[in-house]
Amino acid sequence: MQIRNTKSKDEVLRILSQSDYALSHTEIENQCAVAFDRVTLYRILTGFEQQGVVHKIVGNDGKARYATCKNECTDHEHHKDNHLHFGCNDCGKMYCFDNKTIELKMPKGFKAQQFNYAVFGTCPDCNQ
Amino acid sequence: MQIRNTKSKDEVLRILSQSDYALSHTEIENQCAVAFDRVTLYRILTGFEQQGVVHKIVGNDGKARYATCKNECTDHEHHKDNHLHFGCNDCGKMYCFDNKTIELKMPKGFKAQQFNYAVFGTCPDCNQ
DNA sequence: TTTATCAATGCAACAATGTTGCATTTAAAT
DNA sequence: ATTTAAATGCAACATTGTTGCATTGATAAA
Ligand SMILES: [Mn+2]
Ligand SMILES: [Mn+2]
Ligand SMILES: [Zn+2]
Ligand SMILES: [Zn+2]
Repeated sequence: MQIRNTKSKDEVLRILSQSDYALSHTEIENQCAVAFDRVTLYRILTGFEQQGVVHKIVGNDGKARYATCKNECTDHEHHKDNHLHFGCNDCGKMYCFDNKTIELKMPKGFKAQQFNYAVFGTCPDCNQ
Repeated sequence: MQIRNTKSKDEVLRILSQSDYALSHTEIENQCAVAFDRVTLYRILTGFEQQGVVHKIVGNDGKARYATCKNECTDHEHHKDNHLHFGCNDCGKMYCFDNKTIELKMPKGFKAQQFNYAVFGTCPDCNQ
């Protein structure tokens, strides 16, 4: 036994799966039908992240946002989520560009483990 | 009259200029010879950022770090600081790779204004 | 089904980061 | 020297995230 299914985790995963952009803790809480503690959400998301179910993107505001991982993961290698993100300065939405992968060779001696590629500006909806 | 020179600002700029990596608020405070309020530092750094004197990088920890801008800026166009950064998970240092510029065409409708390109892992010093 | 185990949760308490309002200080133009 | 408003100090606050510990509950085993 390692990981257990719970209503809270189901609900969080449901919300993230149905969203077409990355969600912050607050945004997830607001969309939750089931009610549970704030700390629980932190632990759920951290857990999901470690399992490779979701990935985290940090915006210019320093706030974490989470999105489900679309790319395939093997048991031996979780995908790296080294793709581009776009945060709208107007509406606050953080988009995942899953197909816009960024492959960079690190300078000698630097070993890459996580990626946080984000651009900020205005999204199409806010560009009228 | 727009911007005034002060000891605080001189000190912050001195510290940032002499550092070979980006510094967080706390790191700057610790290196400060002159003493001034925490809020003042926030305002100084925000001001520098708007003037294009420094740029901000946000790490996986959600904390802002600042580094002087090495590339040239014109009055009409501040440089974009669209270069790669590397944050060490061990020692916490955030490096600027000023020559590793990332030029990406945004998807239609998205207008880019700020950039936050960061990779995390272990730096050469911590790779023993 | 019942029992045992420990992952998951709730709650309180806390730390860190960042923001705002307002009175005071002070750089620098006049 | 006088004037102006940029810069600062201080208090108060909001938000985000973390930790410890008792309790609950999912699930494997009896
Ligand atoms: Mn993504
Ligand atoms: Mn940089
Ligand atoms: Zn938008
Ligand atoms: Zn290091």
